[in-house]
Amino acid sequence: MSSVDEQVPGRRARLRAQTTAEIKAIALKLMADGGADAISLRAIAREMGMSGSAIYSYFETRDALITTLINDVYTSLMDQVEAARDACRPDDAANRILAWGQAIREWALANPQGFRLIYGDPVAGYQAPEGGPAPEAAKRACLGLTGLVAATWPHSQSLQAGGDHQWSDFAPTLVATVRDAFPDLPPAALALALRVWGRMHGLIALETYGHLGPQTHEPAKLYRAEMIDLIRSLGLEQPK
Amino acid sequence: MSSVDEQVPGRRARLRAQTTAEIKAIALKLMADGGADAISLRAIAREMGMSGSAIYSYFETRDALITTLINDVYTSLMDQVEAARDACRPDDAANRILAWGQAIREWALANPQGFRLIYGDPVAGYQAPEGGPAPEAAKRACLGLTGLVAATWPHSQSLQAGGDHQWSDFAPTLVATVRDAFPDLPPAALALALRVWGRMHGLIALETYGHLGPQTHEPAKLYRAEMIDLIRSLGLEQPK
DNA sequence: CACGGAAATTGAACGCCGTACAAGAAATGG
DNA sequence: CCATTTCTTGTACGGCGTTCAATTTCCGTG
Repeated sequence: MSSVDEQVPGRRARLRAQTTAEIKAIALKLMADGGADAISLRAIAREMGMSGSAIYSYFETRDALITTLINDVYTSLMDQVEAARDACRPDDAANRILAWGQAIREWALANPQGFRLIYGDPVAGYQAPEGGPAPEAAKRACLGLTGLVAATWPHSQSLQAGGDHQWSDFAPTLVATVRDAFPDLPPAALALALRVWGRMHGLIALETYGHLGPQTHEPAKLYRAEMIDLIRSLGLEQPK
Repeated sequence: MSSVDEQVPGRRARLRAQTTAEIKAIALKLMADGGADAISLRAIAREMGMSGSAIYSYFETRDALITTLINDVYTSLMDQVEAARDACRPDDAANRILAWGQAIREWALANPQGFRLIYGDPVAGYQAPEGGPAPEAAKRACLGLTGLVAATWPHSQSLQAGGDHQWSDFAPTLVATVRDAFPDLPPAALALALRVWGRMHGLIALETYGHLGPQTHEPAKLYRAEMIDLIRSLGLEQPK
């Protein structure tokens, strides 16, 4: 109650960080049941027992909160996906790809609203801030996939019907990162990585948004078949 | 100004249909710039010069209007896609698939908000009515793709790493429609059709929602490469 | 310990929204 | 011409994001 305590990092700042965390936690809870549109500053404040306008000390606007959430959620997704990949031996390219793909789907099924938050329409007229945090996580996803593809290169190149891709086709910062991590990889590999991304995204998005349910009862089987085919199209032996 | 006029179909009903059409037209305009969330019944009424509550004579609720719009837009998309497909000779399976895929992407780029309306989160807590009209259009999409795949069958079967799909894996009505149109097609072909759907959907969804833009400047090239590879994975000669 | 100022919080207000409902206007059919 | 159906309006409620002046709470310092 007195003395100096460990006020080193500032007691006020700590309380502030705690409140910020609570706001985000409640926002995520509201989103989990009710979707991103259910994230209302007033509802959060009500749940926390504070006044509606108090939130504005912590987030300048609702979109700022959404932006932060997107960053957090996207980061947690990537953490999980990378962990799944790293649970496979580094030289087991096929299973690393399969693990990556399955991890995304499992995460999406467990956090459908989170998936929609990241990859869908976050909310009414929401505009992602230029060069903001979300692109950073997306780049991480893209780079991770590039790594998976790089492990199959140039073996997979011959199997692909590639266009004539140039480095200038891609964002400079992404190119820099990729060339730094994989110096000898040609631009076609980056294009292939993006296509792999799209291939994983397609069925998951359809399923998450409820377009697959009315057609099939076995989306898992379908997705697995797609992943197996994807792996084979990269010239790898069948996993498992 | 007088006489009996052609009141055969009911003058009242005609006016009503006209007003309904105007509401939908304005709703689409609001959606085109501002997204689905910009569709507000009050704004529509304002634009039409009528009172806010008047709309409720034409649509019981906002979600009812959205549902109708989804149906209309989805139908127009399918019309366009099927037209693009039918512009190719029936025996030119490769170009029919390519045309189908390109038509979806071009439509999505021309009507991004329409794409989001169909395949994304339509709006705050919107719940698609069970067995409603949207599933019908989705079934049409799925059936169209099945036809494209059927044209490559059983040639494409041997190239696929298929799971062991049963008819019972799919929705009964879809199965009935498919077996009626293609009596000798096995369930694996239907699974392949859904996978093709997902493969087309993936890159388009990423691009439409702005996740591809930060990575590449050439999404068209990327998508085309994916379609070419998809066609080759079905065992067809390269188109064009 | 007291006090001045900064940080955090409040409450009221504005203009949106979807929706409901009773009252009024308009058009129809007998 | 009138009765009935159909359509439209005005008003109201609660919820939303956001702003702003007023207020409370807390901290470092004299």
